[in-house]
Amino acid sequence: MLISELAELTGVSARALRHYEERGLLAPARNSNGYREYAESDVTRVAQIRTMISAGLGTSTIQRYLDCARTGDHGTFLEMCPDLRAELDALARRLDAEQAELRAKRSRLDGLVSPPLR
Amino acid sequence: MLISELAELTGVSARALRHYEERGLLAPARNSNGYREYAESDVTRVAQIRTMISAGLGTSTIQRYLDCARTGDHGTFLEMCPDLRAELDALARRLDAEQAELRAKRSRLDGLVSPPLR
DNA sequence: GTATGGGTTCACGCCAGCGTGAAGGTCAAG
DNA sequence: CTTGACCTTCACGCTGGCGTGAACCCATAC
Repeated sequence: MLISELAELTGVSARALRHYEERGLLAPARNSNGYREYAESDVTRVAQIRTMISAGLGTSTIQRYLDCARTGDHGTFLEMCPDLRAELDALARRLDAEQAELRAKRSRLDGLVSPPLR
Repeated sequence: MLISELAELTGVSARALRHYEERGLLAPARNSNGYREYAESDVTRVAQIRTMISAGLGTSTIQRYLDCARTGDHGTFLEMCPDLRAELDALARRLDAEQAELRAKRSRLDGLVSPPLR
C-alpha cells in the first residue's frame, strides 16, 4: 500500500511516517516509480511505534527495541532484555521527576495567586 | 553593583541576568565604561522574577505584570488585576493538562513494562 | 495538452530559558 | 608592559516529533 493509505489506516500523518523511516523505525520497499510500498504488517508496526511514543520513549530508543514489541489482545507490550529494562526504568524515573516538578510549579503558582495570610 | 555581584547575591547566572534584560524584565543603568550598574532593589526584583518563572510564567507575561509583584515576609505574590487573573487561570489549566498527560504517559509506560495478564 | 491528486526530497520552524564559546574592550595589580 | 579577572555584544546549541511550505516528478481522467 502507498503512504496515504497507511496514514489513513493508522491515523498517523504521512509526514510522521516519513519521519519514522528517517529514524529507522520503518523500512518500506520502493516500487518502480520511487513510491514507498508498505506491507500489511506495517499497520501493526506503526501502532506499536505510536504506543511507545505515547509512553514517552524517544525514536532512538524505539529503534533499538522495536523488535521486542509484541501485540496481543490487550495491547502492546515489550519483551524484556536487561538493557531495555534499565532504559525503561530510567525513563520512569524521569517521568516521576517531571511530575514532581510540575506539581511544585503548580503549587508555586497557587502561592502567587493567593496572597499569604497575615 | 556590577553584574557578577548581583549574580552572586541572587544565585542567578550573569547570562540569565542579561537575558532578563533582553526580555525587558530588568533595566540596569550603565556607567561610563559601559558596564551594567544594578540597584539594590534589583536583588528583590530578581527574586520576584525567579519566583514567577518557577511558577511557570513566561518572560513576556512577567514583563507585563512584574509591577504587580509584592514581596512580604511570606514570599512573593501578585496583586490582581482582571487580565492577570485570566492569564494565571489559563496557565493553571495548562499545568493541570500537562499533569494529566504526564500521568497518562506514565501509566502507558507501566503497561509496556508489565505484559497483560492472560 | 492539462488539470488534478498523488508521490518525492530538502530544510526551516516550533517553544524558551538560558549555556557556551568567540572576539574584543576595561582596569587594577605586579 | 603584561597578566588576568571582569565586562561587553553577537549568535549558535539544546530537546524532538513532527507541521509546513518549496520545488519538482507520476499517473490518470478529461
